Amino acid sequence: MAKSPAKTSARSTGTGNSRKQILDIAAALFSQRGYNGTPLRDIAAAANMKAGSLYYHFDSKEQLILEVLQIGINNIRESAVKSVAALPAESSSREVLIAAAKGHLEALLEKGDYASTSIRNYRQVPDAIQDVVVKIRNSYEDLWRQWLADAQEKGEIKAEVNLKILRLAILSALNRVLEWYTEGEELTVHEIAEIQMGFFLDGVGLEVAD
Amino acid sequence: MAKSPAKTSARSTGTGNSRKQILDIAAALFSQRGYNGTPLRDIAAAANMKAGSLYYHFDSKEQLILEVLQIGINNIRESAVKSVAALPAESSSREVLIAAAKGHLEALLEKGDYASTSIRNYRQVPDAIQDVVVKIRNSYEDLWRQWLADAQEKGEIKAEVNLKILRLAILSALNRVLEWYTEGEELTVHEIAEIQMGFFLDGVGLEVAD
DNA sequence: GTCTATAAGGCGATAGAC
DNA sequence: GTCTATCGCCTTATAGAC
Repeated sequence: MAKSPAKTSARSTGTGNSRKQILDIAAALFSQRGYNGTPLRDIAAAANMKAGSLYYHFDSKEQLILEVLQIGINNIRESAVKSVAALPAESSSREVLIAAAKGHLEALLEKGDYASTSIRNYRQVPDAIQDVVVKIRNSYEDLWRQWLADAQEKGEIKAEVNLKILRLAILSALNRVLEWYTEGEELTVHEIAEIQMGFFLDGVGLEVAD
Repeated sequence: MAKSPAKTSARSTGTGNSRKQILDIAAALFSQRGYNGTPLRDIAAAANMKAGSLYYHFDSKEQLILEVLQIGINNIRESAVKSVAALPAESSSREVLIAAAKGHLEALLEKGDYASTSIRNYRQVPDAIQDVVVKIRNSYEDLWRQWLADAQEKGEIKAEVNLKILRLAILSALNRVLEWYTEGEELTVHEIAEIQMGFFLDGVGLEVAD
């Protein structure tokens, strides 16, 4: 009855290989079929295991989805931050917002399963898990709040614009790309980010913006 | 062993009251807890029934969710069409698009449970049901394709704008309102629709659009 | 039209062998 | 670390009484 190595996360004593492998598989299945639609038996089977063996690595199904969701949101945040940090120091707010959108989309479409699980499964998990996840998501949205507030202070966004609604609209449009982007898409992820941020910053109409 | 009255839909022979009541309750619970997260027992209990009694009215859980999803999308489409039809004949494309957004949001936030179920539960239901629903949703999106194409032809949307991405961005931003709009919201549904369509048509930046 | 009772299977989780 | 075996519960769905 050997107890598990390091269930909370972080460094595992042994190879720690199968734990990561299980998380990868769980992320893929949760993303495709949802939390309630994915039995532990399926995750175990995809990892060439029996269902009971998963409990050596994870305390419960809830702990498993929680870790996947946490990793997913962190991936998105880190990708967006990295993309913005790569800009030259004197970049405009416009460039910051486009870089953030590119980083966000890259995490969603290229790194994939963890990020998409965190977007698609938020509402399906038990309330206790939603409570934990919403805090992480809020800390990511704080970055967008700051980027948008900076843009408005610098005069790159009109003073009368409701930044809350703008932030929610931008993030929903970016997240929705997950549902229509396919492998054969002619546009690159960067192009899609530029197009979408162009909608919001410049508008699609012909009249002058002001 | 009296067979059920009219399971497919349409006119029921008796009062037909409980059938509609069950659909209302199912829509509310599916919207809040999801398809896989809502057992038939819960729906029956909310209707002051036992689970087995539901089968007098519906053949299966799948038929129940299918009807809810169909009604939900139809509600959204009818609300958007009605809103556009109420405009004067010589209305601009800008006015058409804003009216459509208002109708869309009204169905989502005011008529409520059917529409929100159709937005939130699409990915959770069995593939066979998704296949039916996607056709109805496509027929609704065809309306937006036409409204946007008309706007571009009339010169109210810049010629180089990618209408597919624009349509998906607009609809995702509208649908996302469902997740943050609360009863105590200071803005009306119409104001939110105007603000969001203003983002897309005029942009939030200061520079001229062209 | 709704009930009781139950079938038949799936689920998350645990115990102990190896 | 993974297995087998199983517990206890929940699920959709059916059959027949009322």
